[in-house]
Formats: sequence, structure tokens, C-alpha cells
Amino acid sequence: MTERHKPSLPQTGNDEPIVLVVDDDPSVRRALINLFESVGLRVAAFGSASEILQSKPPEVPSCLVLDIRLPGLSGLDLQADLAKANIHTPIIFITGHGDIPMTVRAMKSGAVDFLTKPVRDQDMLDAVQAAIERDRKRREIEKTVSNVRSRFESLTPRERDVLSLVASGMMNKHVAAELGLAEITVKIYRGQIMRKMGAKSLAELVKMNEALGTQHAKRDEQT
Amino acid sequence: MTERHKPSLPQTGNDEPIVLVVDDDPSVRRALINLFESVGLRVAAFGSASEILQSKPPEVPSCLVLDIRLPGLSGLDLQADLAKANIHTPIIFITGHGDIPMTVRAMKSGAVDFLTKPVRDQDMLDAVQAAIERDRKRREIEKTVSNVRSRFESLTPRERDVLSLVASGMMNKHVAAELGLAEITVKIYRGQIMRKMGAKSLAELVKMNEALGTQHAKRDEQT
DNA sequence: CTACGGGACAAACCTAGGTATAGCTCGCCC
DNA sequence: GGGCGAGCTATACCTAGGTTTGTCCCGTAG
Repeated sequence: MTERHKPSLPQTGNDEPIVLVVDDDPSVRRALINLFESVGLRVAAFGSASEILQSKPPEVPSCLVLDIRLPGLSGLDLQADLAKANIHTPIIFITGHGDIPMTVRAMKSGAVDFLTKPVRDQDMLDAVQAAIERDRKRREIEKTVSNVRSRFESLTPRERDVLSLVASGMMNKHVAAELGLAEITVKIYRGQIMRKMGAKSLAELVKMNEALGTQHAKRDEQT
Repeated sequence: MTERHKPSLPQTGNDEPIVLVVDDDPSVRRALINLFESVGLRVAAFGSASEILQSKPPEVPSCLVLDIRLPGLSGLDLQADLAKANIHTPIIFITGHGDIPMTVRAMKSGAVDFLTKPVRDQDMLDAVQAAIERDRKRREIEKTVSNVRSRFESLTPRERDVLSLVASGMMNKHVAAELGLAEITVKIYRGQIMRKMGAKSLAELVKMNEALGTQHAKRDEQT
């Protein structure tokens, strides 16, 4: 299970997870790279927050291992910037001299873990595994939702009106009354909506519409 | 807005939020009680984990303010016990001598905040407000879901079979084929399901069924 | 034994959903 | 100015959904 099947060079085009390490201390970077590679994980290392912000976010399940204290932007600042940029790669912090308020802030902002130096290898590997798993799930959800969203965007304004009323359970005649239309018009829009959204039944359509609305409140459980 | 409209004795039967304080130091308890009462919050105070475990959980929005170090069960132990007992009252920890691993563990387990002594009054009040708000939302969701669940439990086994297939978008004739029934039988069960569940449309039924299935993965966002 | 609830089905009947074909106006882009 | 897409509607027709009434079998609780 922990066997290396290939030389595992970080080539593009596969979907092996990758760990992104940000630490200004080259010896720490080296140690983390060795640790992760020893269990067959791909790694990319950076010396500062700005370096990683310039690189494009990977499109495979990944996580960040961040030192709190970094030259320029701190780890916490980087976390905030990534959140603002709508990048949700899970973050594991490491610190030599952190305090509790810092920890709380990081965890409240969604960090997966906050480890103190000296970090035990197993703790780090456990945290990374949990983080990558979290990212995998997030990407899965994100993929299906963005699919639905792009279909939704192909709807005309009027079709969207009809969709929201139909998905709320109103009958065609009531939708028609609500929108000042003839019932037949609603039926036709409804058929177009089903086709454009790729829904094979009303139940599917309702679920898709829910997924669009639920976009705001989401987060996964811990442990 | 912060005005006291009544003498505010903790009578049962209203739905004013309440803060539950657990600290073994009477002077700290006193200070916290004063603080919370000064902004019109109801408070109940306890000296140990076992004391609060014996009292019945309040049925109004509430939160716990826990010292990490307690006689007997520690704050973290209490948190774990409450989780096991399926009691999800949000928790705010306070500590004089906490460390980072402790903080991480508490936050991972869902704590709202983790404050270090000396605690600034405003920080405590902010945390309590956030915690109570979280509990209020959780209770709201819990209320509607348990409503749906109790309706679901009034369904016969066969009706549940039909429900899950109907809610997945299958047509009556396909449901019938799947279950080895006549289409008319499915129609009749379907009508009974709609009545028992109190759904006025298929869309509502689908949403109810989703709510039942989503029971496991839930958590709300932070900040 | 009887009453009762769950499960299953049928005929008859009605309503809601959905498609095809066709036709209309309006604003916009080239 | 002609083509185009969005928006809107009508007629006709078909399928799916849903109720009512009535019937039957079975197991079990009283």
C-alpha cells in the first residue's frame, strides 16, 4: 500500500495528491520533503508566501503546510489572503513559538491542524492525510456544483423565474398566475429547463436547485 | 437594546438564552455571572463537570463556558462526554495555563472559542454571542428535521420503500417494476406518503427526504 | 372468532404534466 | 432590412399522477 509504483516525478496530468510546503528555513523544507516523499507523496516547496501566491493553485487534491512565521506575509496572513481569493486548500500550520490566540484564529479560519515544533513525523503525516482527504471531498462537491451552476447559467431569465417556482413545488397553473403567463407557456419553459439542466425528473431538478442555493452554507465535519 | 425589561429571573417557559458557567473557583463564577447579567443574559453556574452532567440540558439556546482545569472531569473530557451523549451545546473554553495541543483538540472538537486568562470582558461577550447564535441555528434545524423524522417514522416499511424510489425521481411504473408491484399500488402508497409526511407537492417530499439523508454531514461556517 | 392493520390490486375517473406544430412581437446585431 | 433569439400563446394530443370505491389475503392481538 505504501509502495512506490513509479519514480513519481511531479508531472502534470495525473491526479496524485500534492503537498505544498512553505517554510523559510531550507533545512526544514528539506526534512519535510524527505518525510512526505518517504510515504510516496508529491511535494512542492516554497520559501515565502509570495512565492506560492505566484504559482498557480494545483488542480489535484492538495494541502498546505505553513510555518506561521514567514518572511513578508505571515502564515496567518497567507491563510486570510487565500480565503479572500476563494482558494480553499486545507492548511496545516507549524510553529516554534506560537501562542493560543494565534492557534484559535487559525483554527477558526478553517485550519486542519496546528502543530508545534518539534513536530512528530506521524502527527504531520496524519494531519496531511486528513487535509488531503478533506480537499478531495471538497473538490468532488465543487465539481458537481459547478457543473450544475454552469447549466443554470445557460437558462434565460424567464426560465430561471419558472425554475425557482417549479422547484418550490408550485403547480404549472399557479406558476403561470404568479408570473402572469399562460399555463402552456410555463409547460414549455419547464420542458426547456429540464433539457438544459439535464434533469431526467422533477426530483433531480429540485435537488439541483437545492445545490445551487446551498452554495453559501457549507463545511465538512471533523475527526 | 441592552435594556432589562423584567427582573429576569430564570423562570422556565420562556426562550431567553442562557449561559452555563462551569468553573471551580467561586470568585471566577461570581465575576462571570456579573458580566453576563450586566448585559441581560440569564446564567446558571456550576462548580464541576459532574454537577452540570446531572442537570438536564436547557431547551433554550445556550452555551457553555468551561474552565479547562476542573476537579474530576476536565473541560476537554466534559466536551467529549457531551458529544458522546449527543448534546451539542456550543462550548467556550477559558484557561490560565493552556497549551497549543489542548487548544487544537478543543477547536477540532467544535469549540466556539478558547480564551486565555485574563479574559477581556468584550472577548467573552463576543464569544458567547456567537455561541448562542450558533446554538439557535442548530436548534432551528434540529426542530424541523426531527419533525420530518417523526413523520417518516409513521410510514410503514413498504411506504418507505416507495418513498425512497419516488424521491429519487423514478416514475410510478418503474417503482412498481422495481418493487414487483402494480402501478396502481404505488400510486396509492404514494398518496398515503404525501398525506403522512404532510407534503403538498413532490418537490417538498424530495426536500424532506434529503433532510433525512443529510442528517450525518452537517456543520456551520465560521466568522 | 373477530377486529384490525398492512399489503396488494382493479375499474373508473379526473387532473397535472409534457410534446409537437405553428404563429406572434420585440429588440438586437450585422 | 433580414435573421435571430427570447418571450409568449394556441390547438391538439398523449402520458403520468392521483382519488375513490371496493375486494382480497394474511398475521396477530384481543
